[in-house]
Amino acid sequence: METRYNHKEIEEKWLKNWDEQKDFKPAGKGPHFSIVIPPPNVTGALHLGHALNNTIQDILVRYNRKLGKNTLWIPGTDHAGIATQAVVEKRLMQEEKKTRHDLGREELVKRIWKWKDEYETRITNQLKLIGSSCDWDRQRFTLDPICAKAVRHAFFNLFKKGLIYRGKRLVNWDTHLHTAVADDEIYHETVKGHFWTFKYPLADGSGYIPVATTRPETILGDTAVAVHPEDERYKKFIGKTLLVPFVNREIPVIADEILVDKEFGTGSVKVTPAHDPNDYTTGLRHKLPMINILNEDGTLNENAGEFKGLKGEKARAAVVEGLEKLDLLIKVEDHEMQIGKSDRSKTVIEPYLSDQWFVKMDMLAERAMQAVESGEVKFTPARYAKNYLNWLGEKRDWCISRQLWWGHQIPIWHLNNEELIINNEELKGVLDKCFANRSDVHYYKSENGEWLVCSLEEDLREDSIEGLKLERDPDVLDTWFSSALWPHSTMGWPGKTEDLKDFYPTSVLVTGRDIISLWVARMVVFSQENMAQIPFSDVYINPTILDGLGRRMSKSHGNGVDPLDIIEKYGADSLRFVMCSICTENQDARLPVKKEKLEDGREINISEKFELGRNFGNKLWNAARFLKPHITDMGHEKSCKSLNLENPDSDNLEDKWILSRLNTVIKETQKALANYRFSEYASLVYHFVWDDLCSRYLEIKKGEISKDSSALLSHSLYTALDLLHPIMPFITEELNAILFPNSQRLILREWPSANENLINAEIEKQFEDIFAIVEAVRSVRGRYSIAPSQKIAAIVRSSANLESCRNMIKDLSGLSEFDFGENLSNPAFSASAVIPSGEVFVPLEGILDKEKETLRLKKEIEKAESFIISLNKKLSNENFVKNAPASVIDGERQKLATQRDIVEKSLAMLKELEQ
RNA sequence: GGGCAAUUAGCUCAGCUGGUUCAGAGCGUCUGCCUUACAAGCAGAAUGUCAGCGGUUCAAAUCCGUUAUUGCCCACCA
Repeated sequence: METRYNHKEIEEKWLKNWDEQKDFKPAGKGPHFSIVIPPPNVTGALHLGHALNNTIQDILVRYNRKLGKNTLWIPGTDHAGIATQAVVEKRLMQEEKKTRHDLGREELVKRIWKWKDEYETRITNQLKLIGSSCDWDRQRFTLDPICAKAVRHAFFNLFKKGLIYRGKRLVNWDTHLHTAVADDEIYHETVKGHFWTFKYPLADGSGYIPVATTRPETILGDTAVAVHPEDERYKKFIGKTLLVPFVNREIPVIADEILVDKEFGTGSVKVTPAHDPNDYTTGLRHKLPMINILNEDGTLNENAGEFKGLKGEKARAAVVEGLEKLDLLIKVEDHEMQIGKSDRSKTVIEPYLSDQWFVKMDMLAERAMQAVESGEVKFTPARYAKNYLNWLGEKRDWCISRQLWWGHQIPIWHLNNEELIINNEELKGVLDKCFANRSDVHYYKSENGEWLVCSLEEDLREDSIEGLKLERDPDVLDTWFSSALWPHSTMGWPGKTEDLKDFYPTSVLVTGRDIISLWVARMVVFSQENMAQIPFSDVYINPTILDGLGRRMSKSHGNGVDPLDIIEKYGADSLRFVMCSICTENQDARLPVKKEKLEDGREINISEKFELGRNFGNKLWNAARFLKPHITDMGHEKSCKSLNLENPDSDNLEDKWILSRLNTVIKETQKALANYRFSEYASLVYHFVWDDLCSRYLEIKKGEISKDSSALLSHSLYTALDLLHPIMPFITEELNAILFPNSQRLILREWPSANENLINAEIEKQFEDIFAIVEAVRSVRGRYSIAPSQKIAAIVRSSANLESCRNMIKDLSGLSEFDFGENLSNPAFSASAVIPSGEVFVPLEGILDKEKETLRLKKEIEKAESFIISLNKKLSNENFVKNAPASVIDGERQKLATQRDIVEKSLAMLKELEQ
């Protein structure tokens, strides 16, 4: 074995081995444990945030596989509708100076599939190299035929139930991508704008109402001006008629106390129902006409009269200029305001009236809320349940249509009846006749009188109805629609598949907090609707990874770090170990990153943080390297028998101690994992291996390794490899193969169980007390800079019989002589220390620095005395003695006695020194 | 505006059921070591008004209130 652990070949070797042996396939005899991956978007490659998310999932999967459960992890990717189309369109523009319209729908979609193939391959490769033990044969894509079938079924069922409807609504319109986008696909930017106040002339020419606006161009779409009913200034105008400048439309002055705040601006509001959310609801309240003044690309349309064709800032400037010319402008003020921009195209979002598809959420949301309120679905950390409930509580209908080309096309066909071939009223009869025997077709008349036909079949043909043309709705579904079905669509729903029977519902969902509402909530909704059960019982929300500046690591920020960079430099196990350590209850984890140039000229991202994992792996590697010649691989069973673990006959304190430590760690590890306390899990194993096993037990035994101690050492390491395998699968599997070649591979080997009989707090304390002697001597050594190679003598005054620990103390402290006894007198010129079991003296004639020792002792005394004061204060407090539990009081008394002992003995030492 | 967090060593962060096993870890710093597994290591050491203020309690880093600063989510003002 080499002195350093070299990850590259070993990772490759085990990836191949596990794959060949089909270890990632479910094969356990126990109950099922299943996870579906949060499918990464195919917009780009994975970053460290994904590495964290998938490391946690893999830890859970590997742990449960070792517990013997029938374990399945389904991988896959998401088509990420608008995001992917935007990325591909952007590249198309950069590289070929073409828009999607130059290509056409079919060709663009073809290009996006190519992009998808490329990135899906990259993502899959990244996941594999991290060590993700997914069943790769079950890999899904949200747009593949299996998922598409689920989408059509889900849509059809909801349509049939009347839970999906079509209507003209005000939506967020992306004028660049020509599509509706969801509220959560918008970000807000604060910009410096203006606040224009102008005169709204009365139709009879008798005056005007002053009105203020930040968007003067929308005047062209005004259909009313609203004032507060109680506003003395404007009361008299209510019911009068105004004239819209430029277009000379007559509009009413209305009273509306919801829209108007008397105190704000001029106290009067122009109402543009087709281009502002508040005005829209006002328009509905007052049954105002809604005039759309925009084209899909954001330019003003024919309703804008002379301004037709202008867009954005230009349109605004032209309208302002026009107002000025008409002498209607009163004043212009600077005004800071928030504008919505599209996440994907970075262009200004326009509120826009258009026909869209919606899911009615009230009943569905209510049911999904109950699942969490009742505890059926449990969040960890628990606080995130609030996030989920708050959002669902709004019960807003979900706009599921997008005017894109990349996605699941809505399974709806419109009847083209423009030429009124048939009287609209007679259409129902025609449809009934045509689809009478079709349970896979459903239709209804929408609120605007149009007949909509929904089909489960993929290819409802254009000529299905004689004499009438069917046209498929060009819209696609919001990407979250297919994501919402992910847990059951991946398993083959609506089929009644074996997978659904064996693995549904899934065990836990591991995801980030940013998509609790977008995704987690909707999965619960759709699982309840389609499967009549919850999709998972546990939701673990992993922390968000931030860069060194505290910004969220993400593809769109461009600050994402490729996990393969980290793997290249530190190894996959190091990456995983640090990811696991990072997962505390906190919501963020900061990860300072820097660039490094490799020998081959490539520049990669690294972070010192990962040295923790690399160093730990190396430590483990070297411990194994040292033990290798001493280990006789008799197999775990025999090894345990030879140790007689049920009733160890060894009298050695350190042997009992390491067994107690080992079993404590097994127990606590199990507990940490059951509670999703990943950081604690990593820390437990780390400190057991490094501190207990290497720094102490191994150091004690290394002088002479007997048959017994080698069995115990190998047993400890053997078990530690099991405990560590879910976090660091590669190095542990390799070491297991090197040290225990006759043993089963770790990936499938049974998880160790704790033997409570071997856990002994008393032994652990005894060991610590004795180890304090070693530490006291080492401390003296450090204080006087005595090299480890220079042997010294030490004397311990203690009533304890230290005979059995003589060698251990001598070896670990580098002693040439060691005496102990109850009545030993302390040697002259010695450095000394008080320990729980007595006093330690190190004779240092010639080099003892009295001042140094005095100072140290005084400091020690000072510390103990201040402690004594606080203990006395506490113990003399009547209320404390009366109220505190007896065990706490006893503990405090014990502490007081110990501290007094320290002071007493230290004072004696001080006196001795001064002589 | 509503909600959720964070503030602990120079840095990154633990600290769950309140009690000196609780004031910690890793990195960094200082001292001494190539001690026959590991210098990616070993041994020793230094470093803190637990953000401020108030409260509850016999007892507060921990519970409550409040202020400040920071971050995130949701909703948004013509």
